[in-house]
Amino acid sequence: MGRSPCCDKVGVKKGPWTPEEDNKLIQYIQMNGPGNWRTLPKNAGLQRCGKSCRLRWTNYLRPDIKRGRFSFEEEETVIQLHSILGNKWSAIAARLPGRTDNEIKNYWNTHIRKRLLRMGIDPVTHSPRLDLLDLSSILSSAQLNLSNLLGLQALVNPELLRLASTLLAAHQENPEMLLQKLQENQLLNTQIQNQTPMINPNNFQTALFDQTNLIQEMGTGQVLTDPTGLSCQNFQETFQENASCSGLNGSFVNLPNYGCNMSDQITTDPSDNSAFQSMNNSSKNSQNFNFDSVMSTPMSSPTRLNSSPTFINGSTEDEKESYCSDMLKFQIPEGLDFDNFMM
DNA sequence: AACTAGGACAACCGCATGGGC
DNA sequence: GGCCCATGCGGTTGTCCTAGT
Repeated sequence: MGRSPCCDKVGVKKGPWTPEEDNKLIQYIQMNGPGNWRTLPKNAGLQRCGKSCRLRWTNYLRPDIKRGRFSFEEEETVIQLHSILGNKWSAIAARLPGRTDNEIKNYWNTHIRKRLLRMGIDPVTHSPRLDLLDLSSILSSAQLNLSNLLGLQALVNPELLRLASTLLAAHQENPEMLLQKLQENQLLNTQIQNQTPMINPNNFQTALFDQTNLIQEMGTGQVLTDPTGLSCQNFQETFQENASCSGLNGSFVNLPNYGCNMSDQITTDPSDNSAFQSMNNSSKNSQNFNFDSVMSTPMSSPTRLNSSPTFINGSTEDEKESYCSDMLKFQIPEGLDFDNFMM
């Protein structure tokens, strides 16, 4: 016996809801509650199927829904949760008060996903992806010089930028070898996938909270309570659930890093250029063109610029882009010898 | 001003799941 | 245990809007 349709297709209206229909639905639910969704349309005098009514109510008309643009904090939370939960939009929505799974899903597909791709990050695995960058066009550009490369850093993952600088240095020394190395790109991607940071789940809640909390502090200047809404108990459940879904036995889980460690991004002392030294040393080491060493060295430590932008709900896309770009900017000490850096 | 392409988002569709009988 | 039903969920589609030409 086949599955019965959720509603009688004949005489059922589809498409966008009119204000009159919205009012009918709101008034009915306010007076009677949703009750049985299947019988609701008839009782409320709507030419809609119950499923459509439920969707309209839960995704749009519900009074506790927060409309408008996602705040920076919400966006970061979505990214973090997505890295843990994957496309479980309802689970993500449960930790973002006022946001629906549909809204989060749409926002992910239209905004966050594209931004991650621009930054050279695989939106599915949350890992750096070389093949998402058009390195060939970068390297063949007319102005193949350091200033151009630095101009790119706002768009790409720092780790990939470092690799690109390595490629550039090699290109200047031996163009043929570069081509050969580029052909190893595919192999390299596999290595990247396998070398994303691993943390023990016992510390994962702390790590997650620390990262998000740091963002909160940077954005608002105040320390907040757990912004993810994940209680320890909830987190344990979430982790167990995710581990079982993904076939993990609960020993380790990948934590997205986006090429930098949040705790390394904040430098209150402008004279502290240790992070840059790390990058500098790494670049020096990469002179040997050892791809393994390039990819296995700890993520370079981009230093947060001193400005502390304040984000509020409804911050513009440009502001978010700008902030994300700032997060990836290296603090370049005065008096830096670029020639020495590139060697 | 007209047309087109792409973005954003609301809504739909089909499958999965859980509970009641 | 099996069937049916209501609901939840995630992927996809449709429509509107806007920027660009």
